[in-house]
Amino acid sequence: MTAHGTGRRNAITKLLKGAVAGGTVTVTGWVKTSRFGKNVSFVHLYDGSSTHTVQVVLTPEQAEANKARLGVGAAVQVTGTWSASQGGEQAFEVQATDVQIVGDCDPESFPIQKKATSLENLRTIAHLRPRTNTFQSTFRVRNAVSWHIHRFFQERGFQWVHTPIITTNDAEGAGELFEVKVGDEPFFGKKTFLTCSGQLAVENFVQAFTDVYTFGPTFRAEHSHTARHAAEFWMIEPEIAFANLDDVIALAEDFIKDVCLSTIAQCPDDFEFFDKRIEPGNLARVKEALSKPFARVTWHEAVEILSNVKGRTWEFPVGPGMSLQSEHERYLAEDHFKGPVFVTNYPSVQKAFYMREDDNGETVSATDLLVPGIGEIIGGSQREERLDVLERRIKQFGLPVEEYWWYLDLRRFGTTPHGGFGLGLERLIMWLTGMKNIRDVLPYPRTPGSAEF
RNA sequence: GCCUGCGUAGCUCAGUUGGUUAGAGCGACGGACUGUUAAUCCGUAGGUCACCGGUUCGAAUCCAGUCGCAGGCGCCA
Repeated sequence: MTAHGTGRRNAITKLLKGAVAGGTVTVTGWVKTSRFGKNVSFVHLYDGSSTHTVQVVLTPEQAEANKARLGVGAAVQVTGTWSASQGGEQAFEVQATDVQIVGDCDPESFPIQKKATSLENLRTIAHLRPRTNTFQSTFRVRNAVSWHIHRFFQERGFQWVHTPIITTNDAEGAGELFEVKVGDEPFFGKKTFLTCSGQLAVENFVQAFTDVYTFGPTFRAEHSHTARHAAEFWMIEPEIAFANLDDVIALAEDFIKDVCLSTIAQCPDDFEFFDKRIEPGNLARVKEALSKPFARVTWHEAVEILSNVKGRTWEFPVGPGMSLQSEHERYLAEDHFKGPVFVTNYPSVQKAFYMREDDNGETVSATDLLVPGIGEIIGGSQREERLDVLERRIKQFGLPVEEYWWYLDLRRFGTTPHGGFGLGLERLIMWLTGMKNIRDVLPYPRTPGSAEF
């Protein structure tokens, strides 16, 4: 049988798809569980390619020689015959002819046990949690989502733009930033920060390539202590030219649906795991939401809906000029629309300076996509393309106009109506999988006071 | 930044109005048994009750402080 990839091994996922007994295979992986008996012994291996393990069958002699070193977590390489299994829970197994212990794992001190444990506990051993079912599935899905994000845009001719991680503008109004310094020296001649958004930078490219996107890490130095905030997270920011807010919303909906459905199709076993062990019913709710048009309301309509809610007291009062708080967003997505909803045309005072002012002068062509359980996963807008209006708004926001000279230049040289949105990768993964904490969908979560790994 | 809650074996948790030697299940280890499936059965080891003061004849338990963690809110993705 031909080995997968480099030829050094047979990946478990490929073996299970083969579905024909016979031939010699080599499986590499880590011990999930093992059982030793007088006549026959079993070792189950995982290699990260599948939710399934491969059962390795050992003779009494092989078991006796390796028993002490085949505890949970040990790294092993097994060569043997791919055979029909006599057991009920798997169709095939490996009858071992050669067993090599590649890396020992002391069962007394190895913190991953052959039993369930809490996600909180696993956060304290983030270097070892990829060895568990939950994190195997989570990070396979994260990989698949990332792949389909690129595929979606590449198929549509979008250019992936690598906007800088180190930026100079600290006045985008997107929260606190991490400053980048070397000693006391202004390394770049002026103050620099880790990016909190690639949007302003990518706008220069949209006015040259028409359809572009960014996909990379983003940093926020806010002291946010919640299950859906991290100091370092990944964001996707498409930007389209010759486009208005309706075009942006249409893109966002197509994008979410394509990426989610493709990921579910690519990782059926992982989603079966999430539906069984993490959040029963979530997969059905997600599929239901993806099968019909997302709801859409203006901010004014949303306020109207909230004002008419009977028999409920709000912590933050509902009324004219209100800003939508978490409790209001959750009510809209979870109780009223029972699915994803685009809220559009917010009061301009509540939103960023670059969002395009509506003709009424009161609202901007912005949108947030709210989903049940998470809240906002997308924030987007049509951008202000009119030079005079943009200059006025920058001043109204109390920002230094001269700092935006190159951003304003775009409005001088062949400006176009354009817009885009930012999607939080982790929040999308949380909504898809039912994982409740952003710390558990990031490989190495960074939150205020915490960056151990 | 604000509010609330929680720190007891490796893990998940009990622990009464403060009362001798702090418990269970699982895991680990040892044995038995078995084409087994987080097997099953029997047994063994394992705890400075987060830390530091105080109250008391006596503190896991009551009080104060410190540290850590979690959840909610604000900010946002």
